[in-house]
Amino acid sequence: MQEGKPKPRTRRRKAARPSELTAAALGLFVEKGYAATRLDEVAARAGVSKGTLYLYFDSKEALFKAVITMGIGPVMERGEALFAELRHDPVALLRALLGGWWEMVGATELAGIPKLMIAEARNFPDLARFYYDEVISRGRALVAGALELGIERGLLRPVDVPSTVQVLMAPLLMLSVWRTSFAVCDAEACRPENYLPTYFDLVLNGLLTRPDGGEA
Amino acid sequence: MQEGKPKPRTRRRKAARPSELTAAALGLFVEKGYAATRLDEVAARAGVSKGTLYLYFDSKEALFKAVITMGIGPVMERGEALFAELRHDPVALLRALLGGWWEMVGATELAGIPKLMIAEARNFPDLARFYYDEVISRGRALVAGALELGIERGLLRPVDVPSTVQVLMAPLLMLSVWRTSFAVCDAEACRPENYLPTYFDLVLNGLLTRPDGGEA
Amino acid sequence: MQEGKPKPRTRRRKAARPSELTAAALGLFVEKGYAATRLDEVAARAGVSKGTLYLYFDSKEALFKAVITMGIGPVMERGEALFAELRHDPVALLRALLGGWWEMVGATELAGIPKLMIAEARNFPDLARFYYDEVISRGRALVAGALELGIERGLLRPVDVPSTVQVLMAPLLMLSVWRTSFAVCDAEACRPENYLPTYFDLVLNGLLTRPDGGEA
Amino acid sequence: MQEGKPKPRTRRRKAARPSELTAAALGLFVEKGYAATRLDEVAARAGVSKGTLYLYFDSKEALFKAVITMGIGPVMERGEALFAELRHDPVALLRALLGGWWEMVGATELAGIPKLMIAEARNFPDLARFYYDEVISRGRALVAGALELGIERGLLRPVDVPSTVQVLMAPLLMLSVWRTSFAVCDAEACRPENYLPTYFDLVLNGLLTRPDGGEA
DNA sequence: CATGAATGAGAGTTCATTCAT
DNA sequence: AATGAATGAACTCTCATTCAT
Repeated sequence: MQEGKPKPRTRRRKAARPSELTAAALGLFVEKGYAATRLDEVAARAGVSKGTLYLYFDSKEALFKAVITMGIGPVMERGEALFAELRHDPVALLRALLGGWWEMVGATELAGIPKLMIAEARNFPDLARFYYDEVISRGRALVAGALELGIERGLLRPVDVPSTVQVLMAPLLMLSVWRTSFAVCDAEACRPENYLPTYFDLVLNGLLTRPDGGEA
Repeated sequence: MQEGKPKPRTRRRKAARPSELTAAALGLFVEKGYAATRLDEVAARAGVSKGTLYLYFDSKEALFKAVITMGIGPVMERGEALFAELRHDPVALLRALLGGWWEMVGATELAGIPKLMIAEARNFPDLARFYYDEVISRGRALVAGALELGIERGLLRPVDVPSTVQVLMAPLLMLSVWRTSFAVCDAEACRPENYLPTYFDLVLNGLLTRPDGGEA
Repeated sequence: MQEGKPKPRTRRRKAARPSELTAAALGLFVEKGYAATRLDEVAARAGVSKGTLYLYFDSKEALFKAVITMGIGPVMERGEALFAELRHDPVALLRALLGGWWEMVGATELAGIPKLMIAEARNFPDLARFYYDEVISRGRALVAGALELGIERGLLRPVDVPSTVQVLMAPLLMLSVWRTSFAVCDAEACRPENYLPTYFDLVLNGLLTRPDGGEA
Repeated sequence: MQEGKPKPRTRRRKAARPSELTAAALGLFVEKGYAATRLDEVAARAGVSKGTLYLYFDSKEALFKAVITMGIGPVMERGEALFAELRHDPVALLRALLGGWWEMVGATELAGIPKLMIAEARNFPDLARFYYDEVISRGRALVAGALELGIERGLLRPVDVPSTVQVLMAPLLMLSVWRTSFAVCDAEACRPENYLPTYFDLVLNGLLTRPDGGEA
């Protein structure tokens, strides 16, 4: 009980540092924005000194890029796995993809990444390009695939797939963005318990009691 | 009145100055973010010197608040007028409110304001509160009113109104945010010609060929 | 008497600033070296704030380059004028060039520039190149011209001109360098009253009482 | 004594370490200057880690002082030996001292030490004092002794000895300094094959075809 | 002995803000 | 009303130095 390890807080393990640092940085970048975040704060939140940051990242910009490129791998892999598992049931696949995105991103710390990328895309064009190629496009391809399967089998109406993907993703993205910005003013709107069922009901069944002929 | 002032150039439009300055500032804040925008640039874009900014705004923060509180009055008024005009036809009203928002905000320079507020809400909590009260809540109330009228008259399904309002607004907000961030990477997704018809079709008619029983 | 000007120390004239700053910088760079000089000190010595430096020079490096490229124009011009005036008397020309160099450079603040360039040539290769082309080569050409005239007319021995130029300049350069480094330890050696007559006597008449056949 | 140590590699030359470190440091100090040299680089060039430096030297300043006080003993000793050997032939002694200085210092790595001391004398006054007393003064005394012997025996003209010593040393010092600074721009001037014969010829025989009466 | 992760004071640089003109 | 030179606090980044291993 009276401590088995004599040095519990000595030099930390080098391997864990980078992710401790990016976690601290993600939190602050999301709270205050990239430019308004001071590296002192990032270091303090991670429990290290300012100089230590530079042992792991060459610059503030490199830290930012590491934050972005960090947590997305597992998400995309999970999505691609889901696709393989559920391609026999396109409607369930669609629910699983969108719901899974919420669980892995929207409901977690990673929800800040879309907000960050939206805010900084024009300041970091090459990072934006990378994010577009590796995250946005791949994510859209999964949802588009589910829609196409559903349309093919007559389960879904023959909508325009690319724009439908965007319309489908928008409420989820918006909710995760909202949770990282207006949560204080607007806690109610950020509770997914109401929002997500409504979302699925709405996009699947529409608003009208008797469907019209499409178009606006 | 009784003189043909010999200096029409020197003290031209002094009344127009503040809005020239906020317009320049809005553009730059949206491009680069609040913290990364230098007042030099704002002044240069507005064609004045840096010191002149301080004749009209006490500080960078005051300028930012002016940018936000500037262009929203007309939009809310237009929405409230629409509501009065079209309350007899709730579905048309809904289309008019959402489509009108797109035309007055999403398709214009004002589209940057939602992006800005999302990015800066946590840095300026009192401004966020103001924006929430004066813009978000009032806007939602209009859409909620339209939904309620439609449900009342049996034109719309009896959905949960508050969360439906959010789901309905999200694609429009998202599109306007996207146009101010990923437009370079993703020009296709930012073209409203495809997106808006799909959007109305989807939320009004849903995705499924035969409606399910609701739920998520 | 009780002040004719009401604001003797208000905003200084912009035109004089750059040379005030380079003068302060030259002094400090010579004293402590480029890297060890802090811009705070330069600013303080010039009586301005640190930020003011950046109104006139883009960076510490730009300030350094300005220091070097500053005071050399007049020196080269004077040398070229001397050459034209005294080409009829090569020995007097040689004395005038070497003595003039001492008066315009060695004995003034500019004496620090050779020391600075020697210390920093390898850290600023492009500046070194510039200095070599514009100062060293042009200076050597003048002395070489005087030697050639003297040899042609039989007034000077037919020495190897390029290396002789170097040997001739070395004692002057060394003395000016010495005055900016070991002056405190070695004040005696820095007094030109003894050194310069000895220098001219030695290089003109040699050490030996009866000349040998040349070569070492 | 009584064991064939199984680790000849681990604790190899511990005695050689300090001079390996000062050699690496000398090279870098000469290249970049004291202040601009990082201890990381010194350690890397010596093939050890940064921390190891502190096992041998208390601080960067201590390392610098060791660099300076290192390689000068043998040079002074050789000079004093030469003096004793050649005092019977003052002209040969003079050539031997000056030529020997070139061979032991000017042509070797040690040539950087004069450049370093010139650059840093004012930053390290006590070290400058030490260097002045132990190197400069002792070196000058040797040359002055040779001159005095030569004058005494009527082989050399009765010049002012202290200033002549300086004028004599200056071209050698200058050449060694030049080789550590402008060598890249000015390789030609750094070739001693031309320079040294010219040097000896000039200082021994002078420039004039018919000697003048001295004076400047 | 040797290492290299960690530190933190200090440097160069930026920029919102002021104010004499 | 308008300017822009000047300021100085605050930021990012560096590097001599320490110390647990």
